[in-house]
Amino acid sequence: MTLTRKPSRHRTPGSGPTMADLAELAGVSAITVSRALANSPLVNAETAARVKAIAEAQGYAFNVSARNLRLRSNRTVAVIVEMKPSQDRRMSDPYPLDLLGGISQELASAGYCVLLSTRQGGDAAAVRGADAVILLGQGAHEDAVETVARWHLPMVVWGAQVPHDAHVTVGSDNRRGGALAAERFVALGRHRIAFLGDIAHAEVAARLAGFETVLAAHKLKVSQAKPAAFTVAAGAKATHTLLERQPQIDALFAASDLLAIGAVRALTERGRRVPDDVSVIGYDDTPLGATYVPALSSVHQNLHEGGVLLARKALALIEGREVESEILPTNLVVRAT
Amino acid sequence: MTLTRKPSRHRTPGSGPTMADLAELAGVSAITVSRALANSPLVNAETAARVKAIAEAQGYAFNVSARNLRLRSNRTVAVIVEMKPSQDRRMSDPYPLDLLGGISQELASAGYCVLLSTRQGGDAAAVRGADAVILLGQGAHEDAVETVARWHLPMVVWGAQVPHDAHVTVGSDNRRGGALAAERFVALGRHRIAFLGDIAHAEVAARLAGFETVLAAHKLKVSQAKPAAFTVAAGAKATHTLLERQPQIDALFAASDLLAIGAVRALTERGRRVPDDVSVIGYDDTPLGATYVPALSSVHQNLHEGGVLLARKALALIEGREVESEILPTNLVVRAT
DNA sequence: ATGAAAGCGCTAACAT
DNA sequence: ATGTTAGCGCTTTCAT
Repeated sequence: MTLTRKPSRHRTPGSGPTMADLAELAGVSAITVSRALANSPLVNAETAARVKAIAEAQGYAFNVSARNLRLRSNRTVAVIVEMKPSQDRRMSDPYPLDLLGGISQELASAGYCVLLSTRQGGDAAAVRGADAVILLGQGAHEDAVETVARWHLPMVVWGAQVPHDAHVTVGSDNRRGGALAAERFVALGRHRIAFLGDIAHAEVAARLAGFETVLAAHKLKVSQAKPAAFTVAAGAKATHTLLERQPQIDALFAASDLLAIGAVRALTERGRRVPDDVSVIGYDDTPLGATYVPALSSVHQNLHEGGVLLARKALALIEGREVESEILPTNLVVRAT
Repeated sequence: MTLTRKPSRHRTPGSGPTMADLAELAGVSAITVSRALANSPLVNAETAARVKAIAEAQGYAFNVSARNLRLRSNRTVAVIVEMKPSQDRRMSDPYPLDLLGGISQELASAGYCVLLSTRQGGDAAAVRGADAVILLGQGAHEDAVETVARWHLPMVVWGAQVPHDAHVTVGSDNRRGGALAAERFVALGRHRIAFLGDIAHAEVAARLAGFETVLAAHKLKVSQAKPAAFTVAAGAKATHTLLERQPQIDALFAASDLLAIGAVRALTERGRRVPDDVSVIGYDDTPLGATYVPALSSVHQNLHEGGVLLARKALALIEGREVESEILPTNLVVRAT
C-alpha cells in the first residue's frame, strides 16, 4: 500500500503572517505584538490576550532567524557526534543517545536548541554559527578536539582529561573505573591479568592507567591486546591473538562491553570458562552486557547526567562564566563474570 | 584533577567581522564578498581568492540567521525523538541513533541542518521555524503524529502506515516482518503460538497482523501477552503471566529484541528450553540480540537506510515535490532461537 | 501602556 | 565583473 501525497500548503518560513500583520489585525503596533507574545509586563493584559488569540487564529509562526539576527545570538548549541555507520557499532555505542538525552533536556529547558552534526559534515555554516559546541568523544589522539577548537567557539568535550589540554572536559572517572576493575581482580586473587582496548583513545588510556596503577601496587603486570575497532568481532579477534601469546590469563578488563563480549566469546571458543577460569569486566554497563549470558560485570557511568552537565557547562561558557572541567563518579556493577 | 578555565574570547555571534568589514578591507562591495564566499561564478577568480584570504585571516564567521532571514528559509529540519530517560530502554532502543545517522548524513550533504528535539521540549520556537519535521515514532495511538501535524510543517514520520493517515510515512515492512516470523514457526511445525507486544503502537499492531494472517491460513491461533513497556523486565513479566494461562506454548514472537530477551529469561526460569521447547523470534536485530546467548533470531530492518530515506522525503516535501509513503523490506535473521 | 525609528547581516533584483 | 538599493522580521532604544 502506497499513498500519494499532494504537496499541500505548508508553512514555508516567511509565508505566514508576521508580527506586523497581527498588529494590523489587532489595531496595535508591531512592537506591542512582540511584547505581548513575549509575555512582557509592559503590555495591558487585555491587549495581550487579544493579540495572542489573533496569533493563534492566524497560525502565526515566530521567525527565529529574525530574532536571532536582532539579538545577535542564535540560542543554539551544536552537538557533534562521531557517527560512522558500521555494522555492529554505533560510536562507543550507548553513549551518544543517553548523552544526547541529557543535553537536549537541559538545553531545551534553557530555551536553547540542539543542532546535531556529525564530525564529517561538521563545518557547515550553521554549526559555525552556534553559540557553543559540545563534542562527544575527543577522537583518537584528540584529533576531533583540535579541529573543533579552531572554530573559536565555546566548547565542551565529553571524554577524558588530557594533561595539557586547553578546553573544558566532562567525563566519567576513567582512572577510577580502571582501578575498580583492578581491585576486583585482586580481591578475586587473579594474577594473570589482561587489558583489551586501544589506548589511542584518551578515555581508554585513562582506564588502563587506573587499572595498571592498582595492579602495580600488588606487583601485578598487565598483558595488553589492542582491538582494531570497538566491536564484538574485533574484541574476539584481539583476544584470540592475545591467548596465543598468553594462554593462561585468568582475568580480563575490556574498554567497552562490546569488546568484553567479544572476549568472552573468544575465551569460550578456546575452552576457557567465564568466570570460573577467567574473570571478565567490561565498561559502560550497557543493557547489552547486562542481559548477556553470562551477565557481564561492568563499570557504570551515568551518561544522562553527563549530558546534563555538558549542557550546563556549555551554557555557562556562553554566558561568560568561569567553567571547570569535571569528572563524574563511576562504579563497578558486579554480575556473573 | 580539575582545571579552571578563564572565560576567554570566543566568538559571540555578531562580535566578529561582517561581510561589510571584509568588503572594506578588500576594497570591494559587500555583495562581492557575498558572492565570493558563495563561490559564485559571477566574481573574478582573483578577487574571490583575495576575499577568501581576508575572510580567513579575519576569522570571519558567516551569520546564518541573517541569510535565513533574507532567504526566508532556515535550511533546517527538526527531528523529534521520543526520549524518556529510562533504566533499560532508550526509546525502541537501537532506533534513533541509526536513523539519526542516516538522516544527518543525508541532510548534511544537502546543506541542511538537523535540529534535534524531544517530544517534551518539542514546541520550542526554533522547531516551529524548521523547514520540515521528521518524527521518529508515531507514539501510542499516533498521539505524537497528531501533535506535530498541528504545526502545519512538512512532516515525515517513521513508523507504520495507518489506514486513514494524512501524512508521509517511512517504515519497515512490519506486516511482512510478522509474516516471516509466522512462516518460520509453521516450517518448524510449531502450533501453540504466542505474540508479545503492545498493539497500541501501530508498528506493533502491523507486526501482529502479518503474523496472524499467515498463521490463520494454517488454522493456527495466537495467544497474546501485553508488556507494560519495551523493556527486558516488562517482557519477562508479561511472559510469566502468559505462561500461567498457557504453559504449553512452543513458539513466541516478540515485538522487540528486548522483549524477546525478557521472554527467553522467563521461559528459562520456568524450565522451558529455548529453542528446544519454545522457539523465539525478536524484532530489530539488535547487536544485543545477536550477541545474546542463545543468539536471538530476529526480524531485521535497515535503519540507517531508513534515515536516509526519511531525510530525502523531507527535502522533497520542502521543495514542493510529490512524495509517497514508503515501506522498506525486512528480513528474518535466523540464529539459535 | 503604547508607539516610531532604526538597524541587526545578508542577498535578490536591478543597474552599470 | 562589480555596485546600489532595498528589505527580510524582529526588538532595543527613546519618545509619548
